[in-house]
Amino acid sequence: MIRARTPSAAVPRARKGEETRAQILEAAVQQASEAGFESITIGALAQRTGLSKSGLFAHFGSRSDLQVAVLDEAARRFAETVFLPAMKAPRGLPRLRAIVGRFIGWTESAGLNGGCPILAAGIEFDDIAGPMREAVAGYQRQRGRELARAVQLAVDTGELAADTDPRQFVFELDGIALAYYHAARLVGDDQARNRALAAFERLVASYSPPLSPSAAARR
Amino acid sequence: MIRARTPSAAVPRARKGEETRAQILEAAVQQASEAGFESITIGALAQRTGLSKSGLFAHFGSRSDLQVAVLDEAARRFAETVFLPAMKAPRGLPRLRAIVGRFIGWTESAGLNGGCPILAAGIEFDDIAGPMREAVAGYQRQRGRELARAVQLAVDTGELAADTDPRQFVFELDGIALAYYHAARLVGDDQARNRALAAFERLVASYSPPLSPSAAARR
DNA sequence: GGCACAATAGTACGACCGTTCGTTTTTTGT
DNA sequence: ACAAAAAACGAACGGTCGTACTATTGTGCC
Repeated sequence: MIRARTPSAAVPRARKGEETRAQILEAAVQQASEAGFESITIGALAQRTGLSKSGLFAHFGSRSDLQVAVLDEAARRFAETVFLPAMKAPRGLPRLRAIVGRFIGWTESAGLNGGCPILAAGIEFDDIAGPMREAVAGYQRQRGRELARAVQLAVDTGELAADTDPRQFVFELDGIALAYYHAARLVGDDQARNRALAAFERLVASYSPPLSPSAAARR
Repeated sequence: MIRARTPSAAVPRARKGEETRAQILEAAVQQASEAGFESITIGALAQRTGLSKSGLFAHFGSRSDLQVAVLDEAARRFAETVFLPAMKAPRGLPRLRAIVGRFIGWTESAGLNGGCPILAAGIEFDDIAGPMREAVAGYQRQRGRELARAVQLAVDTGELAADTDPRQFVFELDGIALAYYHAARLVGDDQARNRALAAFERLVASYSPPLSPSAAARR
């Protein structure tokens, strides 16, 4: 749909509705981070944002549409917090390190008070067919592909062994990130970040190419 | 409290109530496995078991007591399915391997149709103070200690390097298990078990003691 | 300033939530 | 067989859920 834009509109600021919609999403993402998507309720969210139930409801056609919107927003923040900045690092191991460094504890960097909403959604909906399950599975697969590409680049630069299976590497990397969340958020291990970084270094070492003179020199 | 037992009671079968209580828990654990603890609702559970709401309710003083009871039951099944059988394996690497082999996909072995309830509880309640949070954290810490002990035994037998940090090892092992669940249940990777077992072998290899003649011969 | 429309509020509905209470049925011990 | 105790039921309560509807307020454009 093409909309003629009046040149007089100096700042095409989002029609008010989009602003409050963003505020709603902010509160909802926070809620999902703290207590899961099932805890996202119209009434509670209306109270949290100071809107009326019906006023809030009108922004999303249904609760499940709202949930999906929250997941989309969480995924957007993840990309914005973890992947986008890491792309500035040179390809190969430095970029991989940048990704991992931001991946570990990204929710705090993104201003979330609770856990990772995408992970929460995955566990909440892994047995419940529907749009949420498909959306979160899609995001996870996409993230897997992006990570695998970053790993492949590190193979290309020779920083990882030539026979590295990127998908296996990503599997083990995922494990480190998950173990971090598990240890940090649930068990309350304050060493979690150190353990995660140590695990990553061990992972990289175990995938390092056989020692060559130049590689040995680089140590 | 001492209760005089009449010798005529040949089979001191559980007072009827405990039987139905067990049936309720069976259904409830299943529900938690499939859709999380928040989805455990008195009405739905009553329908599932054929009881009346109030009849079911009477077995547990409150919904949150019911949730804790479900978590206890899940933890009991975990120990029964994973740890107890593995204790028959000789201490050291074989036992560790037995634990891991049963850990990966233990929910299916335990007859659960969905994911791991303990993991679900961890993510659902990691930000919600209360008895559930404390209970699940307690179980997780206990499991961590038991795993660490099994790792230490493998160090003692010389199958793992002497300078192995059992807690770091457990951290990485947890990651593998979590990555397995994530990949298998959400992303739908049918290679998940293979990847997990491969990751474990890589983990063991990376913690192997420096080659000695006897160790080399054992290969 | 006033028109058109987007945005929000208000109200009501039926469904289900956890929980209580009094009654009825079933089990248990003798 | 019978009385006591345990277990299950049925109805009702106050709340909150998501979601329709209509009314009111606010915003943006000429």
